[in-house]
Amino acid sequence: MDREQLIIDHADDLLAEHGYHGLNLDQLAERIEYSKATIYNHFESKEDLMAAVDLRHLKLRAELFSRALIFPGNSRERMCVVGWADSIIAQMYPHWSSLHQLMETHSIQEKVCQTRRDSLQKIGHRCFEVAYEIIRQARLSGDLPQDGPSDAHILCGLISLAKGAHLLESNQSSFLLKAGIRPLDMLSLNYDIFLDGAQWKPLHTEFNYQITDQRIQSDVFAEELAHLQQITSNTSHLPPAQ
Amino acid sequence: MDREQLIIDHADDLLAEHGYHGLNLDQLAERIEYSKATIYNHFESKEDLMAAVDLRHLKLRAELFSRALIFPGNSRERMCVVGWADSIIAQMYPHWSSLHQLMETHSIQEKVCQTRRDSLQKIGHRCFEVAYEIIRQARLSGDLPQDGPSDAHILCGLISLAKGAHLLESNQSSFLLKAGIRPLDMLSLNYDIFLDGAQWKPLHTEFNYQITDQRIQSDVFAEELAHLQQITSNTSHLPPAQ
DNA sequence: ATAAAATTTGACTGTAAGTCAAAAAACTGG
DNA sequence: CCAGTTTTTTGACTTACAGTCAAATTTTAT
Repeated sequence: MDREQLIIDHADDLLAEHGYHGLNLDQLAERIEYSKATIYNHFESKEDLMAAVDLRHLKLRAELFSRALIFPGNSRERMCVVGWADSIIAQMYPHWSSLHQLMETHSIQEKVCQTRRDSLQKIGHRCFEVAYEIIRQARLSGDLPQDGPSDAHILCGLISLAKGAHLLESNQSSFLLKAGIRPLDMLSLNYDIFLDGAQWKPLHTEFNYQITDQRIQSDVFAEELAHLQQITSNTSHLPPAQ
Repeated sequence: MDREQLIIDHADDLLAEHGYHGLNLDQLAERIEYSKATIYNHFESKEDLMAAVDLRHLKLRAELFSRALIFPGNSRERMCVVGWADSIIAQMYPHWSSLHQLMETHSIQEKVCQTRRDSLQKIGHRCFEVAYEIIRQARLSGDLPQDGPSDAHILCGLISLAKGAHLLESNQSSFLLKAGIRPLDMLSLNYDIFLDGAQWKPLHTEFNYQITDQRIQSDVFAEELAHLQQITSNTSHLPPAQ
């Protein structure tokens, strides 16, 4: 299934370049130097192909998320790892967030073949499950108060904060631009505000999470961050505009 | 411009019934009993028409939001009004959130005519501006601590929570369904958790916001809630399934 | 070498957005 | 009421792109 990878690779490029409407299967066929019909031998529909692109990124995301479970530290530190994983994926594939958002749409999903839809769902659940498990651990260990908001509330709040920030970032609302607001840059502190509000101990006022951040960077995602560094330094070495 | 309203009305119906892909201009032409070319006399493109539908809802939203500014009470109570406004719009037009989300996409916006794009932006800004103004007032009145998160952070956090919840709700993720999580039902408490975390006084543990909620229902949105009541009671009087 | 299986493809169809010149309808001053 | 002018409407197009399929080509098995 070499061909499948080739198609996915180039579809990913086209999506990154021109978004959803930019993925033209005639153009893609030309680029991979096979006919359009070949693409349809591997994927049931355009949406199915997009799902395959999405799935590849989602698998990596799940892998990075799962590292949170074995991070040595308290429960809130483990949740920080999840936040970092999300942030790293967003930086590595800036266009992916809007693709993934589209793929979660009902009208798109219905055109994805069953097996791939099952895979997407399974991997998607794995990401949620990591966060949910950490919340449960926090409750058991007493880091979360028994009388506070429920596990579901905290999960839902964190996911909302993350999804909302990604949405705002990809939409580039002119209001936020004018106000100098960069949603993804603010996400980390917004997590802290929310988790403090939920009384998830230790609060960010009574624990030095900067050390946690350093540990995460050096122990958990060193490889990914180095790779990221390389990409961004490359692009910043481009001849300056004008 | 009677014609324009007729087209928008029916386009709205079609969008509500079958979503984005369900808005077929041939079908719409048939329904309004004019030809497709007539539609194109009023709107530059399909996306432009969708923008007109979006704009109408957005105007109402801005109107409801603006009532927060004159609500008698403390700054955090005024922010509660904004939350209620958002929630009421979501209940009145359950399909609108996904339409609006789509309309904020770059690839859609570029097909909307300039004047309508300007209107959309202006009205959109008005909604943000209400929330921002209330945050500024809170800071000035001392309800928000000087050394806490910035105005921009709080604004961004609240918008993220709201947008994220709407997104989760419209996507109906199977994981959340299984876990019994209804994002929009949880939104109100998630605001409280976040605002408590930001130390926006009075905290929801030291003030009875249930009374605020009652005042908002009876004094600010009585009409809209009655209308909503009517709609939902009508649909619940439908013959029970099975 | 050859038969069978898998893969590829050119040439097709179908659908829906978008265009335009001409017809129809709505105003206008006399 | 009418000739002339402007506005609105429309049927009959074009274009773009997703999707199909039978025939040709390549690969694999024996």
